[in-house]
Amino acid sequence: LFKTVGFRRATVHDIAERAGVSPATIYNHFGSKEGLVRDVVKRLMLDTTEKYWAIMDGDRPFLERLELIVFDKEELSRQYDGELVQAVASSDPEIQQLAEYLYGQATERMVTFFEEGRTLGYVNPELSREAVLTYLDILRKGILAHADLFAEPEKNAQLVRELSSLYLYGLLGKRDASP
Amino acid sequence: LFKTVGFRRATVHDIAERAGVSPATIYNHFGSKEGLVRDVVKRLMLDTTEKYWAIMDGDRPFLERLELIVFDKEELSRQYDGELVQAVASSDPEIQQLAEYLYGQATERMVTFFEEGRTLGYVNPELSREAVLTYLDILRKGILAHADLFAEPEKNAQLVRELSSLYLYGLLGKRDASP
Amino acid sequence: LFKTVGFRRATVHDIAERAGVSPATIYNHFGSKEGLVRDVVKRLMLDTTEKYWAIMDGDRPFLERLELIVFDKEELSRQYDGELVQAVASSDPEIQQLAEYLYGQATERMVTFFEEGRTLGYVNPELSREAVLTYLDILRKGILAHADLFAEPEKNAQLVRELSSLYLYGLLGKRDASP
Amino acid sequence: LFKTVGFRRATVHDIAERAGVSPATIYNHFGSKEGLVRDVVKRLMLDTTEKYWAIMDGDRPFLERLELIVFDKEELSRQYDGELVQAVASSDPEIQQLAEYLYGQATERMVTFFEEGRTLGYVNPELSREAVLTYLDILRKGILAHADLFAEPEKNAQLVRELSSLYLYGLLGKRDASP
DNA sequence: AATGAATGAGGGTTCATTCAT
DNA sequence: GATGAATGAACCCTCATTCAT
Repeated sequence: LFKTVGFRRATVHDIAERAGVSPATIYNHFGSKEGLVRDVVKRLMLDTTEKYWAIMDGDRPFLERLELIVFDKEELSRQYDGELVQAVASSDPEIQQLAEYLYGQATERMVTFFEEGRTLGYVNPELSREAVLTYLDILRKGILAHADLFAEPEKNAQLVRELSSLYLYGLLGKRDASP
Repeated sequence: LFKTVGFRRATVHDIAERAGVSPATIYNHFGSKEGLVRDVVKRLMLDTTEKYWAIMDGDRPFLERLELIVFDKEELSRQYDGELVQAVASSDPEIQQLAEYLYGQATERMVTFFEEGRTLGYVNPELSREAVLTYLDILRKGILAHADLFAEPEKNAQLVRELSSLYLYGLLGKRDASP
Repeated sequence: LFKTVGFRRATVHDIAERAGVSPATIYNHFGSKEGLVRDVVKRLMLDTTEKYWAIMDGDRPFLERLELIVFDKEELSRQYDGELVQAVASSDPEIQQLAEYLYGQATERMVTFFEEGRTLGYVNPELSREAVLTYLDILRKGILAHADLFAEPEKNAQLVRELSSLYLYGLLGKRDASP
Repeated sequence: LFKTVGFRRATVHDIAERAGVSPATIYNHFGSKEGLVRDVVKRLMLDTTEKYWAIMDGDRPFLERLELIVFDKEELSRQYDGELVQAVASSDPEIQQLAEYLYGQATERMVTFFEEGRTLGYVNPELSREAVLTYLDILRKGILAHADLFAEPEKNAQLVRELSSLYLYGLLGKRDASP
């Protein structure tokens, strides 16, 4: 429901109906709508973290793993309600703490991930760790806002391939400079 | 107010208070809250279009103009409420039409803009027009979601410089390959 | 407008628009919406009174004049907004006074009218004046509520003829007892 | 409240106050003011139908039953808000259907009722079924608009008696023509 | 532990009315 | 004398939340 209408417009009544319980039950379990949202966001954050962990730890080649992170189809299908996380995170200290903790963990892991890429020649060694991570996040957020592009993958296959090239080589970089 | 709390949470009462008028006056002028939002979105779209036009038509070097578009500080300071435009655009046929028209116009202009860049050697000629435009938009949207980065530019100057490099040369591209 | 939507739903704004003036002008002339309604009701009452006067004073045969009063087509076409007169009359002493005055006048005239009918054998002499007048008014009000019957007169001609017979002879009275 | 001020002026707030609940409760039960009105109208229609059924099926003499229908004191005391039924019926298809169904049922029953009256010599056999039913309805509606007449029955007893005579024998019909 | 019923606070909207110009 | 612009009071309605059962 949060995905469909946003968490602000999802009424406790509707949520309860979908869950097959009464609104009161939600309050017995979560204390308030805010509490429910907090729990959902928590699980969302933990799931996402775990998923990226698994990708980075996986056996696939580096570029493939990188692509899985940048073009995160699952996350796209989730129609990620940025409003949700942002609204909650900005007002709830508990979530903020968790977010900071996970972000720290993720950064650390990402650093070793890109260290690997650097070693393999896939990442320019002049780039600072911070810049690379930020760039990745910018790409991910921007792509999420273009979720429609990936609705019909076969139709946009060529476009997606070019975008992959773009984030690797930029607007200007030479393509033949493969490692 | 739309920037601060989002247009959904901005009550007509609060809007009127800020404007120094009574809520009824808002209705006399805009008919409904939706009407007000529609007008705001319209002006926003027209202003943005005009601004980018001016940048592209300007006298600065190509790369500088490109940077002005990618790191659009004004737009960032506007704390662009994506929710707003999206919500309105998706439900209002009049806005949809305007959006489509402006998008068509913008695309056409952008194409000649990048043609210029290509001639000057700033854009890889193998990239399709569509890919370039999409990439730009992804970057812009992603950067907007990172508006905080540009709150204290002097502090993040180095980071911003690196990001500029990233969108031009990608993660991998050689930096010495200047035209 | 009062006829179309009722005077309660007719807004001063709409009334002014139809009149081609601004709402303020209405207030300059009538002081308030109530004042406007009062004036309209006054004119309505005076017009109606005058019209019935003219009918009763006319040259037609008695029964024909009676029929004109009972099946008052003009009044029907006016889609008489009973709500209006009643609401105003019940709250405005000035209108009440006028109504009482006109009613007194009308009653007096009606009495002589039915005296005429009685002399001609068209009205049972046993009936009290009050009963006859009330009966007439009941019929008129009831017929007004059945305005649709007279929308297509040719279609309901036979029905109307029978109703005429009914108010003259009742459910039971013998038809052959013509004078 | 609908009787007193009409359903349009009866605010949900006032209705709730009279019911000893909060306005929100009204919405939980009826969905909207329109929903409440719809339910009231439905019950009103069903009650009225049932009542007339009971009268027609009763053991009293024909004339007495007829009088009960024409001078329906309960209905009068209800100060029947014609605006209500009409407004709702004209806009709500569900009510329209119910109204049509009940009207059909009622007409059928009324026809046999008057057949009975005809057999007993109380109704002129020359009158068409439609005319009789319409006449009855005209009388009822007209009398409802004269509800005040029956506020103090003892005071107007003589008048009511004469009116009874009038709808049976008309203005002209001979009184001695009892069956 | 679950719920049905109830509610207070607040949101969007309408409209008779005023007043400086 | 006419008006455009503004408004306060009120109306219908929603929703997060509570509480006795």
